[in-house]
Amino acid sequence: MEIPKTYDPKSVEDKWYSHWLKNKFFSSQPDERDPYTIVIPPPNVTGVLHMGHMLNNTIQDVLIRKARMQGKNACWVPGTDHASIATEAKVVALLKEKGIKKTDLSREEFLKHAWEWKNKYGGIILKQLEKLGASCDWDRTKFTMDETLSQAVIDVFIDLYNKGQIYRGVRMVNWDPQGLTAVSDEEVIHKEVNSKLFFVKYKIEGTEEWITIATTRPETILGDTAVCVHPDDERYKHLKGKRCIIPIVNRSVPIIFDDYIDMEFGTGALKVTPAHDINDYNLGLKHKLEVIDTIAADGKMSAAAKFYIGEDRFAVRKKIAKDLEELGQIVKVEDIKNKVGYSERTDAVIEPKLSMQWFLRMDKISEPALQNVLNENIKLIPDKFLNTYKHWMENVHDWCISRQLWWGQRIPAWYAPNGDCVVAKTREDAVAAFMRDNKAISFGEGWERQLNQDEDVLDTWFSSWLWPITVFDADVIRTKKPNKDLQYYYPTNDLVTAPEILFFWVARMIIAGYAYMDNKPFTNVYLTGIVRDKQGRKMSKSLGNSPDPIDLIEKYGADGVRVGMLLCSPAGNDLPFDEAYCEQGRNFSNKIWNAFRLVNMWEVAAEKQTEANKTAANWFDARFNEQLEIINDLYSKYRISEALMTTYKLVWDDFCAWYLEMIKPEFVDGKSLPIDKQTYDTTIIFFEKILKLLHPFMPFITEEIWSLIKQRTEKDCIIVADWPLVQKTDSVIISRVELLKEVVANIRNLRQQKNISPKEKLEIFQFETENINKICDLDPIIIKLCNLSGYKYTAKKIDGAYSFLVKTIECFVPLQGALNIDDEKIRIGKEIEYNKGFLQSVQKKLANEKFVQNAKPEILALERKKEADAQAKIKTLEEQLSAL
RNA sequence: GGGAGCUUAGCUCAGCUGGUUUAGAGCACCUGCCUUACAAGCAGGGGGUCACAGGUUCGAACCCUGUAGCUCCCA
Repeated sequence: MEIPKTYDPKSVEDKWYSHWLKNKFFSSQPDERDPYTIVIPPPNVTGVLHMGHMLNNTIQDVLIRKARMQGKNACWVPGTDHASIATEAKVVALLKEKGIKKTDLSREEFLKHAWEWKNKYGGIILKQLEKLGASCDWDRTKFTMDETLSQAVIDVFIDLYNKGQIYRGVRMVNWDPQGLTAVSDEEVIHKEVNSKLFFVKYKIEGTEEWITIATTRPETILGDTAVCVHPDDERYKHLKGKRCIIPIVNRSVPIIFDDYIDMEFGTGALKVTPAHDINDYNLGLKHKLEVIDTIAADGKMSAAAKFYIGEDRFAVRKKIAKDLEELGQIVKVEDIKNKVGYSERTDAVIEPKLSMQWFLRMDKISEPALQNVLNENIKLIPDKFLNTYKHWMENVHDWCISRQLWWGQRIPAWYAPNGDCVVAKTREDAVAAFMRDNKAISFGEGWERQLNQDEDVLDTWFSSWLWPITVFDADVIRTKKPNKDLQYYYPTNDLVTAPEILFFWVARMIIAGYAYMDNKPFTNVYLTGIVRDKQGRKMSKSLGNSPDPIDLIEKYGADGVRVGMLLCSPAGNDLPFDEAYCEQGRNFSNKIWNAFRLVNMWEVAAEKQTEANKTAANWFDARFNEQLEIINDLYSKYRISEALMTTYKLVWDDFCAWYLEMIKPEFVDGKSLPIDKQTYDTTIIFFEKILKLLHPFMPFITEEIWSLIKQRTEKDCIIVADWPLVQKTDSVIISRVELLKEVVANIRNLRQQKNISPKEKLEIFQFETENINKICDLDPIIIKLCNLSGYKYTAKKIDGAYSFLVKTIECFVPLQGALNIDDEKIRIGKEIEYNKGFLQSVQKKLANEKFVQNAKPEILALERKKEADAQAKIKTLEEQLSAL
């Protein structure tokens, strides 16, 4: 069978993915083995795969595949979340294109459209994960709005309400005027922007005096109900008890005094708008100020503003500035930079707004979530995130959990005609609750039918915080009895996610875990970096700076892209993505492929194994085990990209460049000689072992070669093969081969320098000193790798030959043409210079009495050895120099 | 405004308890090779005042202080 010269991923990937599925290799059921569990951070149903998902899911797949090979019962649960705001916005936009307005639809009609949309497009992202090779247990796929999961969310709401941890109240919330909903503090992104600071003068009532305030938001002037200054501010002390006139609306408001004011900022006088600024709101509470809500839900001026009604807040900002200018009340305008909050989901400027919302008290419920991260029951990787986590948890605010949307779990609160409220799962339960409390007496005839359920839904994170629990058992909230799956898989092992959602999601899952399972939801949280473009910008659809991952897979193969992602992704560091990494991944695939082609074409003969091949095999065996131990250790520290690089070098350098070259049969008369069976069999075993180490990173190519390298049964697949165990080996061989490599490098270097063709045979002599340092069984390998006619030993130094030193080994290569004496003198001179410099630094240390007194004995011994070695080396080099 | 972190080769990063040659890797770069597995390759090579300034120490990329620049989090 002709095997193509370059590896072709396309012909391989789908074939093996379906083979794995068909053989149920991804599926997991509780059994007697140790579980190894990951729940996927559910991507948003509206999403298509982006580079962040690629990175995140590649890491999860690496971890799960390795655990599977290590004999764990590996279970990776996939699914999606319903993303209230994003999905609703998407559906609204889609309906708009069809000429349908959301406001013309009933809740039920709208939800029908939303579900249609979800059923049509919601699975795209999961299909894309298959292309990446993700070995999820697809039979367990969940959606946060699945009936059972939704029930659990409602159960949790009712439970927390009954425990007094959920309350309803009017608060200043972050209002998204585009999404038309409140969002939580965590969903507000503060960005620094260029703004104008307007200095506006207000007239002091009953005088000819003015007071000048500074504001970046003149449109809120219409809602001003006070002006505030610092009690110690000499400039304003005389204004105590005075009032001033708000321009345009001509309202008289008090001048109040509070040490909250920063005297340095602006004029030291602050306009107070309790309805539209959180700090002003608090001031308003303290000083019992009137609250005038001048901005409506859609960001336009409300009737209460009296002016500019129905016009957008930003248009009004310009307009009012102009009008104030005309009134002569603008003193000056300065450019400043300030921070403005934007909605995470819609990017609209957040409007602080007073509204009735549901909140979860966070103080008590979050305690175990802090403790168990601090005491490392749950580990954050890398641990630099601990500080941030701690800071957030110690300053946690109550969580606004209601959203003014339809897509999501509807809040199970019911209102009687008089506004009384009960929380209950169904209308019947609500009726019963009202009856029980004897509240219903005053309601009048037919009140049962007039009960209204709360119009709002719950924050999406209020459902995904239960994810590690409800994907296994959604009933446990109600039954309090974990089913078999939950008992077996919970707590899960690793969570792989982005630091951006450490608070949104990770912290809240931990809270829910302790609240409902009395146990952590996972043990390790691996926080990946953010994928950025070369200019350091976050990759995003709106910027259009993100490559389509599916195109990348087409171009470089899934294995190539996986390797590319991991090469540049140390934990917690952002990764400036560059396609060149994927290219490197693809090249690596090809390297492995060609190593296979080489081994595959060998003819095997029943002849005896040569000593050289035996030595080569011993060496690789030792080297493999040494590196395996390192790789295992790196995995245990979640240093995935380093584990990959170590594997990469083991395969490319040690296996391909050294081992295969050592044992490769020679070509004679245009034909490869056969290889002895012993060496061949050992090589196949080595190849299988390196394929195993590669499999978590490169599942497809390894499965393909695994199937080709040997006759296999249907179920004999690398995906379920055993991870190699570290074996004890003779490690002395490793350092001996390191010497060999240096000798080889010197000879190759000589060829390069002297322009000697690799085909021309050379002869090499090693100088025999009293403490002879023969390489002996390595000689034939050197002969082969360097195309020598012989590797001999000499008792006498050879004059006029090219010479080099490896540690204390001195070698001579007699050359046909005369050596260029001057060149050699320069070369050796440079080497002497370097070694003398080195010797000097060592001797400086040794001459220092304090060093000799204080340094540990082994370090002292080492320095002495360095000194002796360097002296010996210099001596040899000087002899060479004088011999020329 | 408060807090955390980062700064090592052109790029991305290692460098663990201060001592393992005068700081390493991968990629990129330069030179020579289409050598019967691989040009998506082989062989060789160049490249760093470890951000800066002080300090501690026999000894500092590593510990301390300060400065600058960058990033993130919180308000």
